[in-house]
Amino acid sequence: MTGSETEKRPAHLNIYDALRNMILCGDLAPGQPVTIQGLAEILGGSTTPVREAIRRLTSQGALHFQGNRRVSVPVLTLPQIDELKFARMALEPELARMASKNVTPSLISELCDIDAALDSAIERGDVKRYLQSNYLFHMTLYRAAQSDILLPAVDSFWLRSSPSLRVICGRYGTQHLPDKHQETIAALRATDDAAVARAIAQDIAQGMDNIRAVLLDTQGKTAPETSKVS
Amino acid sequence: MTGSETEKRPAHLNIYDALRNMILCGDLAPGQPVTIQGLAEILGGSTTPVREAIRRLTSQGALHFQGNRRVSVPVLTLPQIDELKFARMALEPELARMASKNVTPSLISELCDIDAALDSAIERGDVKRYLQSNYLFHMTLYRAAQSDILLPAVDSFWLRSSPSLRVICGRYGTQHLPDKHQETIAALRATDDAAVARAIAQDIAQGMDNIRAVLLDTQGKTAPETSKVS
DNA sequence: ACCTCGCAAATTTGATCATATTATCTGGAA
DNA sequence: TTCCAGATAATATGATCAAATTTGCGAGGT
Repeated sequence: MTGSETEKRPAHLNIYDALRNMILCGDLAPGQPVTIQGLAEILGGSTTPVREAIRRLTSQGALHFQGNRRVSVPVLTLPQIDELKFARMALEPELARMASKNVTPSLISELCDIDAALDSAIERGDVKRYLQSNYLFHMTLYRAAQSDILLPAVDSFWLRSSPSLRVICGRYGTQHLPDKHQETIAALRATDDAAVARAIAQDIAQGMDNIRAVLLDTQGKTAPETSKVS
Repeated sequence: MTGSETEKRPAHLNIYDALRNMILCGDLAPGQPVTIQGLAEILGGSTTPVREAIRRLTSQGALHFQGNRRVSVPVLTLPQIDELKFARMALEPELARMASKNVTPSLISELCDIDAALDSAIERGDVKRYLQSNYLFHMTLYRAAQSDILLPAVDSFWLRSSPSLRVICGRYGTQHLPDKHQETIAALRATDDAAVARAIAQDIAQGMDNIRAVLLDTQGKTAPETSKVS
């Protein structure tokens, strides 16, 4: 039931998912230009579906439409980081609280598995897998809230933060990446809504403060490498 | 310089703006199907730019992609209204607070003009102009916050609420539509951040509670009329 | 005799592609 | 430095294919 029928869906959806994953995994560096024809070459297919995928991501803030007709991966500024922290702190704990109302044993065990994979990725220094697992942990929890409004908004915030997160992990390694996942799971087991929300809030604060500190540190250094996508 | 050069921009941007305005003005009823070819006919041009505009709006929640490949204007449920209220209450007052830091006399006079137009629209029972002015009032204020993160998120919430708002105004008229715009302007004049945020919060609460009450009232009645777009 | 249900043809609509057009960027020469 | 030409990539269109809905017809039941 959870399989990935990749062949019976419109191409623009598959391309959207692929591009999305690339962004979430940090495969695209901040500032890197994204070309329609380049992606069409890589992912196979014509320009029209790629166009649609890029428009969607652009509307979500995952890509930036420069005044001319170029598209690139956005580079976060310090005020934007602060806004992201505020917005995430405002919405995600509530989403977690709503989710904890619908918690099931299978959800908890799923979260445990994801967190185990996350810790393993940290041990191995596998940044990509770490980012994937971290995203998956939060989204698996939030999905249980069955929210059609808050979840897309929060998703947009994650898409915006991911490229910068990747840069930071790549620069400083995965050693100093504490999280509040165990606290979250414990609170879920105790069916303590408020505690779940608190744990998530702390997790967010920790992560965003981390980004902020590193951005402050690296500000004014050399421009980020704009490795070609092709 | 501030004119509307409608001819020197890509077509998909113009179509996006047009569709967006139709949604914000309530020209599209909740549940109404939106066809690519139909829009291409109406707005002139080919299907590809329309496609892109629809993808963008879909990602913002302004349109709903049904499992098949049809797109329609979303119908809000009660839990979704509650989520929208929560999300707006969480973000918009902060946006207003940030904006009030950058307030200028010309901004205040602009807001006064908009509010005058709004009151005039209420008097005349001009629902469309009322919706436009109300949106413009909030967005003109929020834009002063110079926020790239919060503003798009909030914009998405407005796009989601507008179709339902229109239905309610159309059903119950524009008489009983109180707002806190005067209080907001007064607080801006006094450069009282907290008061601005409070006024906006009250404005939102009032509006969303209104929608909620009407939705509760009309629930279970006949399905909303799906008037043709052409 | 009339109504309802279901299946199949027909029409509408969406998806993808190849291509022509246009705008932007790049390099070099005046 | 400024300007012009070539290159590169985005935009937009129409055609073609595929999928879904709607329409219409006939059989079976009331």
